[in-house]
Amino acid sequence: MAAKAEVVSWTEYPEDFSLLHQAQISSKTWIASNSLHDFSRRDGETAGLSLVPKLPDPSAGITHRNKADDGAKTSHFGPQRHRRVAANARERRRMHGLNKAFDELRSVIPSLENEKKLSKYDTLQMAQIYITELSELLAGVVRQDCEDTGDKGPRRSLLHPHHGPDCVQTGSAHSSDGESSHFSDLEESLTRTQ
DNA sequence: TAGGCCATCTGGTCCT
DNA sequence: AGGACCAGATGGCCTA
Repeated sequence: MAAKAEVVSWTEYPEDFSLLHQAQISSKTWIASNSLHDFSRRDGETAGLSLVPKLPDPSAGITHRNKADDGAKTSHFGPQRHRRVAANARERRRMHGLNKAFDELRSVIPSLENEKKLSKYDTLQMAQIYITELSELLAGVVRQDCEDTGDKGPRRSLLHPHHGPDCVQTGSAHSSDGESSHFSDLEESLTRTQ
């Protein structure tokens, strides 16, 4: 199951527990209010990670409401609302897992000094370029090794495990003398995206 | 100030 | 039935 990669303890996301707990113990004030909007991530950050949902302030006028608030107000009550809140927490956890994966991917992609964080789209693009460059580089090394040893025996390819042996494979059209330009191309691509 | 990027909520759909 | 996944909507933050 994919969920295995996203297993996160409750202690890592205490807000999940707070939400559910709050929904259970004070569903009237929690569910019937528009506090979901108040309990946004940024509120948590700016308020010093105070993860206790704000109580509705009757004196405060409604300056803006989003669709989610409207939905929360009109679509679900009681147990339904409880399930929605739990689903929101799971979705938040899932997205955090996804973002963590993006961070790990960024950490293995070469980047320029003083470069700002790659966007998600750019991260995927750079990863694709980087993998291609590494594959072609490795293909060149393998070919060179085969030429040096004269080895033509069958060997399982590290680059393409389901393909034939490396040494009889023609591989990509790139020659090893172009390898140094691969990474400059990557760097150029990185620059272009900024 | 507009545009890009992001986090979050939400409802629908698929899967176990 | 419940969880995972997805896409749309919304609003906040940041930068040119």
